[in-house]
Amino acid sequence: MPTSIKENYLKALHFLSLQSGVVSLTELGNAMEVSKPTVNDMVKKLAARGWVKHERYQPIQLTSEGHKAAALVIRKHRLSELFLYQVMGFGWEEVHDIAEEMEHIKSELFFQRMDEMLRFPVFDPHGSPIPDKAGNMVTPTYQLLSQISSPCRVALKAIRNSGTDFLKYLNEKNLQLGTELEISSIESFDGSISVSYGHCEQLVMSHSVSSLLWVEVIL
Amino acid sequence: MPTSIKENYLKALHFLSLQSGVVSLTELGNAMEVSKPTVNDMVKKLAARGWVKHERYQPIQLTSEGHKAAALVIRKHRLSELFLYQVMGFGWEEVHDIAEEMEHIKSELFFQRMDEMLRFPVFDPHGSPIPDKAGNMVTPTYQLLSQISSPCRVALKAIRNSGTDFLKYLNEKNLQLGTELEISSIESFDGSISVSYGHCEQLVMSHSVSSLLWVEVIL
DNA sequence: AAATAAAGTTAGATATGTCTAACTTTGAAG
DNA sequence: CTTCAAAGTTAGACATATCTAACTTTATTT
Ligand SMILES: [Mn+2]
Ligand SMILES: [Mn+2]
Ligand SMILES: [Mn+2]
Ligand SMILES: [Mn+2]
Repeated sequence: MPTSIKENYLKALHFLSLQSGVVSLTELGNAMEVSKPTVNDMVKKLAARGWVKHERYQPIQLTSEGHKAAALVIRKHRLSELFLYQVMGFGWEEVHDIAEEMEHIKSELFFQRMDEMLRFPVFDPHGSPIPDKAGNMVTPTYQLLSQISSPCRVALKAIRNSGTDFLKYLNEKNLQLGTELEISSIESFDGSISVSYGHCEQLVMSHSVSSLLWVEVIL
Repeated sequence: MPTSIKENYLKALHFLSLQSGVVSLTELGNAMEVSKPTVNDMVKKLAARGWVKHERYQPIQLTSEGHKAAALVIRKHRLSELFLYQVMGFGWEEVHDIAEEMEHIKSELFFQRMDEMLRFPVFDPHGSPIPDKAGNMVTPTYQLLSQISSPCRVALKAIRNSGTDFLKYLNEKNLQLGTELEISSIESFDGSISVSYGHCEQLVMSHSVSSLLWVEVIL
C-alpha cells in the first residue's frame, strides 16, 4: 500500500525519468521540495518495496513495478481531471489542484465508475494521455511549438504545464485544445513566435509560452 | 488544519456526544479502535486546538468550535454520499466507504460545486441530514421502528447504520426510504415486529433490524 | 595528479500517531 | 469507610516523514 506521500514520489520519479530514464537524488529532492537526506531515506524505502533500483552513490531508476505504480496514480489524477471538467463543469484551469487530492483515493470502484461514465477516455483536459488499468498509456508524437523552425500551420494538442496561471492566460487569449494556429514569423533572436488563429489577427508568443504548448503540424 | 485522522476523531466525538453530550476516553478509544494512551494523547491535542474541553480524569466535551468542525466533515461525507448516489449512480450500500475517503478532501470548490449540482440537498441517501456551510443541520424527529408499541402505519425515513451488509439486506427485502409499512403485530417477548408493505405480505423483523430503522407514524 | 565542487550519506533531532506495561485516581460495593 | 475494579495517566517504545550539520564519495577543473 503506497501511502499518498510515496505516491507523490512515484509520480515525480515518473516525470523526471522521461528525459534520461534515470533520476538523481538531488533532482528528486528539488521536485519534492525536501532535503537530500529525506529523499535518500525515502529512496531506500521505495527500493525496499521494489519500486526503484538504487545502488549507493548511483542515480535512481524506476523498476517496471515502479513505473506501473506511478502510471496508476497518474491514471487516477487524469481521470479525476477529466471527470471534474466534463461531469462537474470545472474549467481546465481549476481541475489540477483538486485532482492532486483525488488521486490518492483508494477506492477502485470510484475510478472504475468514473472511467465508465467518461466512456474510457484516452486524454485528459490538458491533452495528456490517461494510462489504462494496466498502466499503459499512448505516447503521442507532438512537437513543442517552440521547436517549429519555419512558418506553417499547426493544431494545439496538449499543454505541458497545467498550472492555473498559465491556463488562465490561454483562456484570455482564447487558445484551446484543437485551436489551429498559423505561424507567420519566428524571431530567431529571442525565439518569439507570431501566430494568428480564430478571431485573433496576431499574437506574439514568447519562447517561455511556446515551449509549454504541444502542437501537431497540419499538412 | 485538521489532519484527516483528527477529522475522524471529531466525527466520532460528534456521534458519541449525541446521547449525553459528554464522551469518556474509553468510549472514544473503542470507537476509534485505539488504545487509551493513544486517545489520551489525541484528546490533549484536540484540546490544544480548542475543539474539546478536557480536565484530568473528567469526561470529554466538544466545544462549539469542535462541533462545527465535526459538522463540516460530516457535511463533506454526506454530500459525497449523495453525489455518488445521484450523479455517479452508485447504490446506497456502496457510497459510505467511498465517502469515508472523499470527506478528507480539502478543496472547498469541490464540495461547493457538488452542493450546487445537487441543488443544496438536505438529506443524504440514508436519510441523514446534511449540515449546511455553517455546520447547522436539521434534526428530524423520527422514531426507531423498535420503539413503536402498537400496530400502526409508518414510513421509513432514515437508516441508522449505513454499513454495506445491512443495506444489502434492505435491498433484498425491497425496503427503501419512503416505503410505507403496515405494522401488524409486535411480539413483546423478543421485540420482533411483523410488517407488510408493497408486494410483501409479511416480513418479520427482529429487534436488531427494527432498531436500525427510523420511521415516522402516518396519521 | 591534486584541488575542489557537487552529489550522496550518516548522525542526531523533531513531529505525528500509534503501542504495551505500569501506575494513579475515581467511584461503586460491600 | 475501606476495598477494588474501571477509567485515566505516565513512561518508554516504534514507525513514518521530515529537518540541519557534518562527513564521504564522485566527478570536474586546473
Ligand atoms: Mn494535472
Ligand atoms: Mn492534466
Ligand atoms: Mn456514511
Ligand atoms: Mn449516510
